Amino acid sequence: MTVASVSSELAPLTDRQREIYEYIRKRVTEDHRPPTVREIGEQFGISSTNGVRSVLSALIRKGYVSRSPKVSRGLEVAEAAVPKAEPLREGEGEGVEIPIVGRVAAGTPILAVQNLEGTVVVDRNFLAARRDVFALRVKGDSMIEAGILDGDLIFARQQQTAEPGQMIVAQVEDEATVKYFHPEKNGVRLEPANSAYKPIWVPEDKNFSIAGLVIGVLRKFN
Amino acid sequence: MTVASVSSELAPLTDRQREIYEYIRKRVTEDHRPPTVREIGEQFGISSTNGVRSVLSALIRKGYVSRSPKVSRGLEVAEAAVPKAEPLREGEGEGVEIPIVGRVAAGTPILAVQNLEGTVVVDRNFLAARRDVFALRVKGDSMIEAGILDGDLIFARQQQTAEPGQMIVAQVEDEATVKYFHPEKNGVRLEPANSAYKPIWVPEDKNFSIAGLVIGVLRKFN
DNA sequence: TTGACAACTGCACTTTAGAGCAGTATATTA
DNA sequence: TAATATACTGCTCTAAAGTGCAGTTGTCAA
Repeated sequence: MTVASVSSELAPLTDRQREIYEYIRKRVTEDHRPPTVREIGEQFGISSTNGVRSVLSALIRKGYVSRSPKVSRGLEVAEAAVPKAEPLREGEGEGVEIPIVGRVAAGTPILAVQNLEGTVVVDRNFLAARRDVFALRVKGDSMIEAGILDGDLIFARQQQTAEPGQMIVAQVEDEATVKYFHPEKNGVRLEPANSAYKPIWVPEDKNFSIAGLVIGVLRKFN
Repeated sequence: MTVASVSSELAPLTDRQREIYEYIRKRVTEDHRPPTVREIGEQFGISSTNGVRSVLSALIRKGYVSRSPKVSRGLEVAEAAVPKAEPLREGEGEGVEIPIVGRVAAGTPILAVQNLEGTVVVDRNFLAARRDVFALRVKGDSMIEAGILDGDLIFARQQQTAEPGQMIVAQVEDEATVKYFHPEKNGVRLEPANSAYKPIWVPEDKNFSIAGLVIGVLRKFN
């Protein structure tokens, strides 16, 4: 029995097994598609599929990968082996996954599944509301004086009403825009935060609704 | 002209295209292996591979997926919007925990444990750099024209050098500030993004160092 | 020196899966 | 009304990829 060995239920790998295992992992995580036996062989200069298969059966026996028989690209990286896979301590902190809303069409509920473009994780403490929050990417510079730039991701909490002066995501006809909300007698005034732009006047008879209240901004520099 | 509207370059999908697209996404994210044409057909009761193929070619044409010809399971969901994310639920998204740096004293490594004020979780895909990233709360309005406001949280990647013009976290004596970096003959010019402020001149003999390169901003509205 | 194991070569065979061609029904648009 | 797009059936063909069997080489340990 080995003393002071690394804590892990999985049997140790040979060098060859290790590099092939790492390659499979890489392909799965980067390409979202496991390699075929022949692709592995090609990668490592193994001309016979059985050369690869002997290594694979060792990896299966040791529990690092599993395989669906007769299925193309049937390799799977075993869950037990996954933890140590992603090298960096990507702490699974207390994050909340927030959907990024894409195209918004008139009448479509903004959170309808078909509108989702992806999700972004943010700190659950950062956004007090944990539910009914969505994100969307800003286009244009109409809110530049409020520190919201082209390409920023804004967070909004879904709600149908807002106080005068609040920054909202508004749906006008089939378009969503971010503006300050100013209700008036016969319609709504949507005020930009850019002195180069004029307010947008939305008369009562137009298709207008509030999608949510802006509660945060996230920006990435390139 | 659309101002501050939602970005969306992708053409809308039909119901059939949408559900098949969602299925492909699901298979890729959950099984780490894209479905075959026949598997899709089986799932949706389409007996002919060409029934599936007609939908797939529409998805490809509209840019939702791409395909490697003659490759088994050659489908790819466009844009790596598909990490290997688990279902949409709170608490454990694919987040990276980033330390929030508090007071910074001269000479103290900025990431020393005693400087930590807390952590914030952000999406791993949002900040490409997964390592050596820290967060800092901005005080003052000297970067307002770059869309960075008082109270914002900025993200920075630790590094000791920077290119002229880049936005950095600089340590001057015992203070950390966010500014544009401009190296000059006998020192460094730190340029604010606010015409009401003058650049800061740091002569060579002063205690100056670069703490990191600013890579993102996060703001919460109250 | 034998035997187990790892890591192969080489070839044949079978199944899986992509691609091609012809044709149909329906709805929308010009 | 014709043209076009969508969403298929049904079949064939071919290429990709998994499986099976036989044998080789080198290392290490009993």
